[in-house]
Amino acid sequence: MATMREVAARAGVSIATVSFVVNGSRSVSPTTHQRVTDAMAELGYTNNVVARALASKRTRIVALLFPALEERLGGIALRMFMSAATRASELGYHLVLWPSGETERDVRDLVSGRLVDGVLVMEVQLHDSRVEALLELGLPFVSMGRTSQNDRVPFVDMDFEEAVEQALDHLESLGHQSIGLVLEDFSASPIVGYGPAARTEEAFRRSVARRGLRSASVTCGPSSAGGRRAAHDLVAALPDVTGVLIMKDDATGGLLSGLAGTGRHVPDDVSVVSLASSTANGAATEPTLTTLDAPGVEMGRLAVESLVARLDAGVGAGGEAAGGAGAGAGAGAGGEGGPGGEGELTQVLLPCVLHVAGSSGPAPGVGARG
Amino acid sequence: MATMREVAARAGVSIATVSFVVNGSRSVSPTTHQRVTDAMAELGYTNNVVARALASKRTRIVALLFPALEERLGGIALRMFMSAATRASELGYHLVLWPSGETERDVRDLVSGRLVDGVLVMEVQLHDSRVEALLELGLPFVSMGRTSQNDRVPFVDMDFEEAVEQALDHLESLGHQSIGLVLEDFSASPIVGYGPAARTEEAFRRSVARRGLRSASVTCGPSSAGGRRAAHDLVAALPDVTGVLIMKDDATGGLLSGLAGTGRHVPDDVSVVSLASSTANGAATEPTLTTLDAPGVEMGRLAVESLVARLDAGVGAGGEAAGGAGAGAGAGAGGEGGPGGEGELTQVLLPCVLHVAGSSGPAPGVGARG
DNA sequence: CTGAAAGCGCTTACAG
DNA sequence: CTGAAAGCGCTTACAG
Repeated sequence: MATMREVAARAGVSIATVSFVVNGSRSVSPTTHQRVTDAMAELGYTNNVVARALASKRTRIVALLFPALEERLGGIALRMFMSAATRASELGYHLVLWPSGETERDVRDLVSGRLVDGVLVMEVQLHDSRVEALLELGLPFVSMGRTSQNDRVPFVDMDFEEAVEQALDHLESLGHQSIGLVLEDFSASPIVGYGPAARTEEAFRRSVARRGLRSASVTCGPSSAGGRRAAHDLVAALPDVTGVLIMKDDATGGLLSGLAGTGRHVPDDVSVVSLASSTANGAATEPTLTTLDAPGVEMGRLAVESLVARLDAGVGAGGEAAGGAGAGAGAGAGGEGGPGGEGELTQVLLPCVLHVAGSSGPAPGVGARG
Repeated sequence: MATMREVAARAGVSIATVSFVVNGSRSVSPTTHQRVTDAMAELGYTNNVVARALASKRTRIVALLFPALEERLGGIALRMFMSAATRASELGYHLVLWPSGETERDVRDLVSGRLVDGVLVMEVQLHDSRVEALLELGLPFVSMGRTSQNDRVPFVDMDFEEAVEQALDHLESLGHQSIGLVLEDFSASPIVGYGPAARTEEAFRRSVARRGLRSASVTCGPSSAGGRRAAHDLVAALPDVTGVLIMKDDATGGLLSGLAGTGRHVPDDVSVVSLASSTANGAATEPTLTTLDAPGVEMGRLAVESLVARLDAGVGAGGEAAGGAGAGAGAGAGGEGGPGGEGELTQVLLPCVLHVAGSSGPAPGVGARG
């Protein structure tokens, strides 16, 4: 555990010079640079990040605020965790997992210990007091998901509107004219407006109207029982239904068997598309589900890149730990943050990827059918 | 952002005294204590954790080492992440997510930045170079999962042996005499010996022999297709099978329909128990699955408690952030670590919880059947 | 291009 | 019970 002082002594330079070499923060003559590099190698020197943090007032730690009491979190949240941590690491940062309630109080703790330079917020609601608190505190942050009032909020979110278009394009191209939507039931939940469900429903409503499709939408309780019930509700509301969009992973199996229970076979009689899901989840049912895969990995990655770009903005030529903050996916703007300014407001909507599997096919009477 | 110096000035004491009050590290007279407390409140003082870390040489940060490239991670891993972070927070620590490969190299980075006091390792294999490296480095750690040679390794793991007993007890009590085991197929994987599968298979082999049950075991590929195939393989190997233990969440749906494909109805003809799963996962299929729920939340919590107990051992009377490190579940020893020593070796096996649902019932010909 | 020095905000022997 | 002071290992104006 050699210190900078020891390296400096061995190289015959000041510790300031060692610091410059380590961080690339000042240019150093080639020979001096070499001597320092050699000394570091010989002593096995590594930077003490805590000391650096105290002196530089930047910890290079970002927090990922997650709802500690949330039971509904699934595979997509896990992917976000992992990809955010991985990307942070690549960019020379560390990701600390920060459990939080919905309260503003939890957010204040973030800033008080001065442990983190910036924050990622998960599971953001249409009205989210954490986002308000963050805005007020002035702590750099990026929202994963978005509030309804978001003109001043940097966010990365799934493009639910586009996902609905993709799903409807797919079904319409197969000849389907009567399409149902199945969304999670939040009526008994403390959550007032759940963004994903609200945006999906709104987008669906508009799109079927524009397309001139027959439609209905129902809500759905948890697990296979909820899905089975939803199947019956949907068939009751829209007896000639031939296409279903569902956004509730744990209910898809029940939806399939519920449809079977009404004498409708998937995909021969009814096609099903699972929204904001994953190919892996879709492969667990029989038939396998056509899915619109949620960009969980990309969201975690881009959220970190956007946050780090902002944190690094205005700071002199970054050192070894750089690694290229270039993004490159989705719609929206990718804000790199000019060298001078605070960086533009980054707002990114990421598309889902359509994965066609066994649960969707031509509408009855269309295409190669008996 | 008041500093300790400012608090000291306002209270008319030295900064050492403020430090003692903040950390409870020395007794302070009631009046002085009050003056300091008042000053802190008036100034809104909060401890700068970075400065404390540098001076005390303890960061109160622990790393959770997770396999960055692992695709198989699921809900149980997510629960571990969340519960570990939450418990760490309660104990005055922070949890940083540390992506790693399987290499020893990744482990060395842990120690070099001096950011973390201790480490949690996930997805530990029977032979795990990360564990070896950690042992060698002398960095305090707790393994989640366990290697085959583990006499010197502190770990928290699921009790696979006991889970098999619970499952077989359940099926045997229902009259089942011919029982199959379905495990993930690792033959095409770089993983040499996967602990959970290896331990489960071994436990199953012994237990059916001891119980005098007919048995067979087959491996299973991913998703519903794998499960369906496994059903056929199992029926071929053990035609009179009436009970199945499966430890592969994404294949359970396929197993159920594969059994149906051989003319066997669940639970009337065959009972199925899903090992190391969750009630939520079990509720996604139809019929709902009897599960042995993996103690993911408890594992995360206990691993942190065990690690923190070790880190705090030998350190003077902890401050406000204590909170009680008492555990209290599972077999094995719970090492609190005496005030003097390094703490005993904590090795804990946590039981699964049996959740009986629709997929298991009396064996054909037993109990109330037509 | 390089160095001397102050300072980041704490903790902790060491005295008293 | 309390204080003065050294020191944790860096970064960063400020000079030269």
